[in-house]
Amino acid sequence: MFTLAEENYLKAIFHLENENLGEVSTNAIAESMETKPSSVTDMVQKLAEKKLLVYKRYKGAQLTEKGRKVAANVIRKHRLWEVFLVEKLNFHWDEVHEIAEQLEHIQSEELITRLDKFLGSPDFDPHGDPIPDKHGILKRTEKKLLSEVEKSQKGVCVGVKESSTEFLQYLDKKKISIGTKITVLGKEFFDGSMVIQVGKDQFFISNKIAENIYLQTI
Amino acid sequence: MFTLAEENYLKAIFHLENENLGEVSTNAIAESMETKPSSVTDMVQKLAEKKLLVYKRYKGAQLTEKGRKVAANVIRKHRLWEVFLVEKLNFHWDEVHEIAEQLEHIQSEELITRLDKFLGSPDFDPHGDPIPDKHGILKRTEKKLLSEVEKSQKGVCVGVKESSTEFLQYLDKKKISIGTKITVLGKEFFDGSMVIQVGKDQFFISNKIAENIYLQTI
DNA sequence: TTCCATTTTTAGATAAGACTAAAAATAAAA
DNA sequence: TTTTATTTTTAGTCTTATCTAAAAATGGAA
Repeated sequence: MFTLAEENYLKAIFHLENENLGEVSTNAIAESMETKPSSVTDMVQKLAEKKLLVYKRYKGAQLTEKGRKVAANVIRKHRLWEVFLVEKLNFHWDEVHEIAEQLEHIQSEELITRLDKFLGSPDFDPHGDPIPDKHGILKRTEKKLLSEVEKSQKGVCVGVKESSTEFLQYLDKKKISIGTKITVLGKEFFDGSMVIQVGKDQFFISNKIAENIYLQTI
Repeated sequence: MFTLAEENYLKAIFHLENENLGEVSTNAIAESMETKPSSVTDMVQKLAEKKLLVYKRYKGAQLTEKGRKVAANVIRKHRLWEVFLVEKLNFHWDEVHEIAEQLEHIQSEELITRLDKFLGSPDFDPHGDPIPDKHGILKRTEKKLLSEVEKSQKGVCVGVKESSTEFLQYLDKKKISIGTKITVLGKEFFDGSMVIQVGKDQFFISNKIAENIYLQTI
């Protein structure tokens, strides 16, 4: 249906649109794809002809409904394959991106339907990113700091604000990594400290810690 | 490492070499790949430069050790993915070829190592074809007619000689299809009739039946 | 052995997707 | 409002893998 290059462009534009909404500039696409702006212009014009995006000279590109759907489907495939690689083949979550980058282009609706079922229709990939459903709808769960999460809410760790060795080692010790499910059991109004649940462990964290962990609430 | 086109050529030449040994002609490659002889000449010259095969003008191509290894590895990946599709995703064995044709080009040694382990290091694909090992060595188990198999030997059904509806329906009724394991329990010298085991069932078949089933002995 | 049919190769073209270098449009600064 | 800097596009090349048409080599038949 679509070439590998087309799918990669649509995916990149999809991600850029979600970061800073509105039209996506030629340069931004080029940078994110590690390619030259002139190549982007060519491809964007081609995708515009195919009605996958709206393109205005010197103004940028914006995906159409059709384009968004194609992009979301590629992302769906990417993330489902990542789940497969981690859950079934025991890869570590930081080893799977490159392989999923290839697997996401395998063409077969039926394959993805069955893979999804085989994996138990997961909602998130091993990095905590949401998996679009088969209609290309991505549950837009807001990314929040753990410190902003209310008592008895839960979420998946999707990133960290600070990335010093000390902090990452602390997270390691507490078995928190990207994709880890965290539940807020209690929250102290006075200093913002909280008690959280990670796996079977429950423990206390300071507000300073909570301010450096991004959660995607479920 | 190698392009998709290169891998497909190597694979096709590998299969042709195994059918009728010796050099493989340009036309034969073109026919098996549904492409034009002139395209084959181009690619074969390119592969010869890369030392993947030996090519003599007007005489044909022959894989080098290196080329054979690459081809066998592509075939290994193809067949392992077929096992995955059938055993894990519950595809029927006749639905998986096209998808495996895509999956066989995914580049990652580690992925295949883990996939192989996940599947229990199978020796045969769902069609009964042997899976080359990680060194590219293909167990050359001779294809025989069931009628030539001796008592207490076993094999996997890899094809049929006759393909009339009646015969195929008979096989269906007896739960024999490509990939089915068959053990010869007894053999009558006088008329060549035998008693065989298929799954948990044991039954009698005439020599006429046995002469129309191909087995790959294990 | 010469001729003819078949096979194979060469030459030249095309399409996709990338690049470089130069031109054009837009945005920012004086 | 000019001028300058930045961004974007155009024009022209390159590579990979195809193709068609024509030329060359091979092998069998007369």
